[in-house]
Amino acid sequence: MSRLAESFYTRTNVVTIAKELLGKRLITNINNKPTGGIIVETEAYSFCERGCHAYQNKMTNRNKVMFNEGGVAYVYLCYGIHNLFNVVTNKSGLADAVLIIALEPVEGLEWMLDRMKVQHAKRITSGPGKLTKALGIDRTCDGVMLNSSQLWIEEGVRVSEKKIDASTRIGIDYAGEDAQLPWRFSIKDNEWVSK
DNA sequence: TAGAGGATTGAT
DNA sequence: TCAATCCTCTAC
Repeated sequence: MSRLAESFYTRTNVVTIAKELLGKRLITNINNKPTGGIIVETEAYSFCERGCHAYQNKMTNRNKVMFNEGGVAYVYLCYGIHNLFNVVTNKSGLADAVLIIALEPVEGLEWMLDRMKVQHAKRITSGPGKLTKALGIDRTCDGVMLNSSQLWIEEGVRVSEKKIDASTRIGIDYAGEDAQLPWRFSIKDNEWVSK
């Protein structure tokens, strides 16, 4: 399976990239535990709207990797508990990113079950905080290239435009009218999509 | 340097 | 509906 080229990430339209990431495979090999799955749900964030950490090009210690050239991971801690995994896109200095919200587990199911301390694979990767835990992603992955040996994205299944659901993003009420943008994308009728 | 709050989750 | 939990950012 071939990994995505850097040119996939450096395009300027983050919404297009968020949709095209559906069906791709996110794989990690952390602590010699290869795990991964098919991306079934994403959200787009752009520096030109208020839902984004880098709104108005505001660079902080936390979000500085978003200003890198597309193709690196942006991982940060949310609510003091959850690591959230983003794919940085666009050119250097243009801070766009795609938040990965849900996966369909494919690789290394036993490792994911072990990390989640559960017996069954039911909904173990259906949420941004859960999938990072299942894949072993934490803030040490912040800024890691998406073609590195511990973390990468490769070609998966093809998802036609007709099978993509678009909806508004959640949890960003503070973003005002930008919270109404239909920038949350998921594969229609996929059981692994978050609720 | 103190204080408020957050791109979530799971239990009640 | 709410607590867990701690890093990040802002204001002083």
